[in-house]
Amino acid sequence: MLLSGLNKEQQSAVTCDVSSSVLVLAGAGSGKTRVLTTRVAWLIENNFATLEQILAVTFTNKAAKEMQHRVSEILHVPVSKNLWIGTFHSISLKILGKHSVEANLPKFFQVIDSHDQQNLIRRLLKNLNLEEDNYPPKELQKFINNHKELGMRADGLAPDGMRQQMYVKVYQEYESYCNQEGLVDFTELLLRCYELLSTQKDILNMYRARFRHILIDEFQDTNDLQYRWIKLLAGADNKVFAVGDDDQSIYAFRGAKVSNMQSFIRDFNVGETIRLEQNYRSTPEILSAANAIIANNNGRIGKNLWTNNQASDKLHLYEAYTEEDEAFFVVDEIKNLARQGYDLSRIAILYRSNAQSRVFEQLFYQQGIAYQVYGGLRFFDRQEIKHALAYLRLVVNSSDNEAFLRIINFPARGIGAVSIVNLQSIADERQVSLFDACKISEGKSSKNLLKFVTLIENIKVNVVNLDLQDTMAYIIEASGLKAHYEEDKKSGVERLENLNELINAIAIYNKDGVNSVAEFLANAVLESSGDTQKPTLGSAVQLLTIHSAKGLEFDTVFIAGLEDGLFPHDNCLMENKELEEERRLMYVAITRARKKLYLLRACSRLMWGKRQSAPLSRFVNEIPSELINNISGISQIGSTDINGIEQDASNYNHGIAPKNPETKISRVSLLENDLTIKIGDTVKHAKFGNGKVLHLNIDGKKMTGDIFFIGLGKKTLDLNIAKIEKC
DNA sequence: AATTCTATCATTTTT
DNA sequence: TGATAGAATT
Repeated sequence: MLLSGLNKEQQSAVTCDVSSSVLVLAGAGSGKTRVLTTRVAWLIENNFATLEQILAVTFTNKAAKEMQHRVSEILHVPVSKNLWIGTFHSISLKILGKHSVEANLPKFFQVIDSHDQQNLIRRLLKNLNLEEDNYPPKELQKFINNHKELGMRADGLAPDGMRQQMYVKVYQEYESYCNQEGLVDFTELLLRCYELLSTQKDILNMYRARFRHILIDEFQDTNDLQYRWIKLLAGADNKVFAVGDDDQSIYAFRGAKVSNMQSFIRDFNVGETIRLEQNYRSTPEILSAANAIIANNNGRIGKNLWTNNQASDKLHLYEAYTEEDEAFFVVDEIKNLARQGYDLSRIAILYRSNAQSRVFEQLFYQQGIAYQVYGGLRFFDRQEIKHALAYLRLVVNSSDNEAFLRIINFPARGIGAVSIVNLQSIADERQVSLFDACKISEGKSSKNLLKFVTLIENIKVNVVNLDLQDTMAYIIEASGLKAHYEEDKKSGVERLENLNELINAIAIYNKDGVNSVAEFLANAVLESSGDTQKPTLGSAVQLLTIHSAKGLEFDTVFIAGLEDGLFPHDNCLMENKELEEERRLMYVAITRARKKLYLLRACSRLMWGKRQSAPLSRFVNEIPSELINNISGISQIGSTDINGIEQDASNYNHGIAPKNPETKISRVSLLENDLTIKIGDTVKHAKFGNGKVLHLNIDGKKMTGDIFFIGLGKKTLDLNIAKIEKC
């Protein structure tokens, strides 16, 4: 029953011998998640394990939720309470929360994200009188995280030379500050958990006795520490069911090691590796393109992904003049699809870097296309959210100095830098928190400080009987945050919306039966913005990086910015290892598509305020040309010389229908000399040469056009005066 | 203390 | 180019 609908390989993976560890090599779109969830259900139904005896580790919170949902569905019972499903980080957090004393953590330890981590390092550098130019915070962050990933604490390091010494010094300071303030960064969650389990045998044995079956998703993306963590937890007796695809390893930059798959086979005595090679997702054309690209990588474990799906369209390549043009094209296609009643949420635009989303966002907004962006500025990174949470933190734990500093003078209450320095010295002297120092401070602002103390204490009293979301709502009001943002004309409305959204997020969170403030705060940091993004009404086009698209699928996919230098990224062109990772990223991008795949490239792109041109991505050239339909007609595949673009670029009809008549972008503009031009047309100017029409504006009698000329960039011309002709 | 100005950074990807 | 943090100004 459980196994119906599964193919032979999937079935043998699900029903694999429970007395040994298993490695499943699962190609893209081969039903990996289904195998994982069915395996869990199968273990339960056949009494090989109870829900409590299973630990499932996923790569993202999103994947964890999806898996929880699907297991509940198969088993017809909600499994959230008993079955542990989560990321390495969230499971480590859960364990640390249960054993904070043994882990030498304060009861209210605070998880910090990499942003906070970097800011903290900056502050420490300042205290140590080190120039950021000589000691880049990013480098130090890497240094600290890398060492933590190798299990190395600052004290155990033997620095070599002056520079190394300073690095270690910063690491030391960082550690002692974190310990003092109860701060835990992402890597620390794992390392601290690992240390807890390896030093406290009774705790380790308890978990070993519990988790008889450990399932790991996206195994190719595990790093050293995670691998050791699994090994420790599994011990000699428990069995690990690992699923991965070496071709989809895209996190080596973060320390992920594909070689963990080989190590796993050796260390866990894996007898037979099961391969899932039938792809159920994509058309043969899409799959062939993906296979052709990934074949250029060396050292692959190797597999032969195939499909029975029906032959369909070729891949479409559109070579745009600029990034705006690129977005125009996408809008046009989406409008066509929308007219046919296509569900917009099945469309995704994938890009290499977050910054690329902006052009799309702007145009989508302008054209009234619903869209949703994942990633980018994270919800919990916004200042208003951080402020609100800082109040919450201080109310829960008055010795949270980080939170104190964030809100002591926000909204402004007359407490300046001088008062804070005073407070700090009092706190140091008497060994008390900054908050307690307020009560004993003397001086000009002591009145204001006491007022602040009263404010917090009052909040404390008034929220005792409130649940988490009412507490938050009350805090936003009582702290004066709400009033402050109501006054703010510039961005107040949006910030208030976000604060409301925060209350909603808490409500959703509370529904799952979790209601400890500390737990919420910690998880808030771990949740990427994906789930906490403002919900969009109805269906919306999905905009996301390729990294965050891993594990997802869409009917129609646009891959934007296929230019050498952007994708593959400049920083990855030097080393073959890195180029191969970029290629895997391209492989992941392509294999997200079910039916339609568009490859997009801009001949020139605005970067750092400057217009720069780049050749077509080498990855596109790795796709056999018979699989590609070049609808731009700008250049043949392989031609990377944008100066050679002289032919008609508009054999693809690229008109844009305006949403409102008053929209300045119009589809067609009629000139007095009987010439009709529209957006997307290539025109010839006597002086500037060939160019492409990007915008048409009509303001009264005045007609202007933004035209992009090769080598010159965008120019706005008065169409009644400028001498242009259609090519 | 609030507003405006200016300088600097950012664009590789995420838990 | 555009966001933002810190400086400078009122």
